[in-house]
Amino acid sequence: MRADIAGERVPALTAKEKCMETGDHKDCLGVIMPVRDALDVINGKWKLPIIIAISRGHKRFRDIERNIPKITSKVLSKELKDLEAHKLVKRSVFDSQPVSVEYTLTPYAATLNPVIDALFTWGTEHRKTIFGSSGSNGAH
Amino acid sequence: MRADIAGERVPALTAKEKCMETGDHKDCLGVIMPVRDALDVINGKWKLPIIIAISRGHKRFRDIERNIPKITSKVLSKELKDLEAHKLVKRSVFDSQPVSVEYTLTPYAATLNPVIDALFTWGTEHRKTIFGSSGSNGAH
DNA sequence: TAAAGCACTATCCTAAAAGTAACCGCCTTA
DNA sequence: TAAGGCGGTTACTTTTAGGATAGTGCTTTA
Repeated sequence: MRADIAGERVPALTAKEKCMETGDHKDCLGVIMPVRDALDVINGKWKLPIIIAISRGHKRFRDIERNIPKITSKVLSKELKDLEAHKLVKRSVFDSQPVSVEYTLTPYAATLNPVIDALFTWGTEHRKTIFGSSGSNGAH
Repeated sequence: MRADIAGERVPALTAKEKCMETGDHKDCLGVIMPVRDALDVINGKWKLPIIIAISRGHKRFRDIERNIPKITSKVLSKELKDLEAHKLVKRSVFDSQPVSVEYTLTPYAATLNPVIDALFTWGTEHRKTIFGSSGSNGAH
C-alpha cells in the first residue's frame, strides 16, 4: 500500500498547456504524474461509488452498503478506512444508546466533484455508445 | 431530523422507508452506474498514462514505453490491446523496411479529455496538498 | 423469546493485475 | 561481428483486489 506521489517534479500548472501548445512531445511526464497521483487515490471499483453514496445522504454503514450494488461489508469497511486515511471521509461515533456511526465527506472530498462529473458524463455517453441509444436497462 | 443521535428516541424508520421517503436511493444508483461504467474502461494504473503519451505524439511502441515510467513491454502490449478493443487506440502497420507500427488515438479517445483534465487538475492540487503546506519535500 | 438490525471483523480463497526475466526474428549502425 | 533498436511474446512468480461465508456483541422490535 503506497499513497505515493509519483516522481519528484512539481510542474507549476503550465506543463500541460506548454506541452500541447508547442507541440513539444518530449515531456508528457508533467501530465502523466499528476494523473497517476489522482488515480492512486481513486483507484478500485469502490471508492468513487462510496463517495457518491455518502454525498447522496447515506451516512450509516448499512445504508451505504445497501445503496452500492454488490459491495460486501468487508470491502466497504476497508475502503472507508482508506478514504478516511486520505482525508476524504470523516468517521464520527455518537455515544447514543446503540452507539451509532456516521460517515460524512470532508470539504476536501468536494474537490473531487469535477472528476466525478467528468466520469459520470463520459460513462453515460459511453454506455449509449456500447448498448445503442435505446438501452436503458442496467446490465449489472 | 437527527435528534435521535442525541439519545432521545424518535420512531425509527427502517432504512428502506427513509430511503423511499427522501427519494435518495434512485438518484444514487443513477450516478454510481455510469461512473462505474467509466471506471471499467479507465481502471488500472496504465491506460490513461498510455493515452496521454500517445496524445503527446508518441506513436511507436518503444517510444511510448520509454515515456511511461516503470511500464514494461508486457504490460504495454496488453494494455494497448485492451485500448484497441475499446476503440480508443488504433494500431497501424506500415509495410516499410523494417515494418513499422504506429499507435494513434481514435476520435473517440478525445472524448476522454474532460476526464483527463479533471484528473490532471485534481492530481496537481492533491500533490500540493500533500507536500505543499509545510514546505517539506518528501518526494522519494 | 426469537428474529432482525447495527457496525463491523475474521478467515479462507480465487482471479486478475503486475513484476521479472528471458527470448524471438528482423534490421541498422559501429 | 557485435551491439543495439524495433515490436513484441513466453514462462514464471508475486502481489493485490475482492468474493464467500460466518460470526461478534449489542439493541430493538414482534
